[in-house]
Amino acid sequence: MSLDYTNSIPLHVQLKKILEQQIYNGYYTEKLPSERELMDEYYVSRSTVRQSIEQLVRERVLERKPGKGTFVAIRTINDWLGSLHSTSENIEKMGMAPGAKLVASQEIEVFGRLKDVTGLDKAHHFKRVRYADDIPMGIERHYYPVGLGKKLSQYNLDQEAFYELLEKELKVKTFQAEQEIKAGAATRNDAKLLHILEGASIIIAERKITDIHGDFVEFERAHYRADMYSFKITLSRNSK
Amino acid sequence: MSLDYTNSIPLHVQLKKILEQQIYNGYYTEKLPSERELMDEYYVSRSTVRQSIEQLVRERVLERKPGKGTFVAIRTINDWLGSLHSTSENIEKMGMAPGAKLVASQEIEVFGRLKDVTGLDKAHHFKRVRYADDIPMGIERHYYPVGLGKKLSQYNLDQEAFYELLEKELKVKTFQAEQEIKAGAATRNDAKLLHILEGASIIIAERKITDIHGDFVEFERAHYRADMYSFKITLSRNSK
DNA sequence: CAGTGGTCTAGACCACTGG
DNA sequence: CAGTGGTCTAGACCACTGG
Repeated sequence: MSLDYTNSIPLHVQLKKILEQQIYNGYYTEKLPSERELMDEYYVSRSTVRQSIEQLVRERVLERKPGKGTFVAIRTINDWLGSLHSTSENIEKMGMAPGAKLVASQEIEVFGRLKDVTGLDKAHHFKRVRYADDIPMGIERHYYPVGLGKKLSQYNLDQEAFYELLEKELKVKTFQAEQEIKAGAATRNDAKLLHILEGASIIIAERKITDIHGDFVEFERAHYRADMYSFKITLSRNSK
Repeated sequence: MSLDYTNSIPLHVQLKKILEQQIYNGYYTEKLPSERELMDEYYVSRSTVRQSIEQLVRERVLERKPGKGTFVAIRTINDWLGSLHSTSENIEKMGMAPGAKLVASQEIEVFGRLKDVTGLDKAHHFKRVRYADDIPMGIERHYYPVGLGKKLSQYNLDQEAFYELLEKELKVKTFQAEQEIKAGAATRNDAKLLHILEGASIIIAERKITDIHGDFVEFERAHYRADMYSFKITLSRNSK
């Protein structure tokens, strides 16, 4: 691919798109050519190359390491969830020790709202109870496409590492998450697992994650004890 | 102020800090000198000036208008709350018409947790019921320092414009917001205002806003009917 | 030591703005 | 028309990396 010098689209924008494509297509997976090599490859000046790369650094697609080179950025889900904290982090902030226990892992038929949201007929379902200092404070249900679920089920899931597994072990490139937070009342089953009364207030979080192609990766539905759990979000004017 | 050429801190970083200070000190309130004027003023090249300005544009402190100049950015709170939607927006997304009604506006003594969070002894308290298609779906309580509250109380508050008032009319420069979302049960008073049963599930949102100096601006506590309201957050890898 | 990204200069041409 | 930010070039020196 080369640049179109007659086009009114600035060269650095064209080059940025080419590099972005090559990264998402997997052509560059780690180190990029140096700025001087890219100058020769695309017949542009170093500042134009730098403009393209700067944009991608700002979007956290690339990372620059002075003296070493320019690299594809490694980012975890929790990292770009950014202002929203993970379950483990929330529990740790309360001064308690986070824990998890897998109570179900099976293939299921999907119907109703879950089918609408995921677009799946079958899914692999994981159900985990989350603990804070050994007190049960939430139930997290994860739904994955069958193939992905099968792979995940080979790991030890009595830990807090779902997202890390997806990113690091299974190389799923996640892209976007939509999260909804609402309140509700505990079902009989919730009540039993969480040691609370049926009908007690719970806080419900639903999250849908799609990969860079917009394909479904995960749907999660979590029920937390309202007296033990809340979501904290910090929003700041400096996006830095 | 001028730049220190012997200092190891890059010139564009020094210049960025100077400009940032002048903006926050109110020296520049609207239009900045042109890039060519800044070159002459600080004895640097145009690319160095542009590097400084680019950084401030990225942090949303400045805005560039091609052909016109560089300006101090005007930003509303809802704007930088970004991924979190406002009450009105949430109601509109449900396909309903948002409304509000002021039911209390008074100076109060502050104690307990509210005193801890705000650091105030006295506060001005506003209480509004929020509607969706004339159905009451939430109670929002706002607490301000007495002086600010007095100013706000002179406006017509039977509308959705609290943040806009703060920013546009009262020139409060907000900076950071911390938000907590949890669940609870309706008190008798909640139940009466929201037309629900005492003890029914509600979702509770608390938000503390501070200005650019870290000084307290507002504390808000809102109770929403769990069957009618939820928080939606979209998180994306591209921060753009 | 060669190679890397970071910084900085001087200069040029462009499209757009608004009197 | 002069003035603005946007784009682009060519070239230079720097500190840091790692063989």
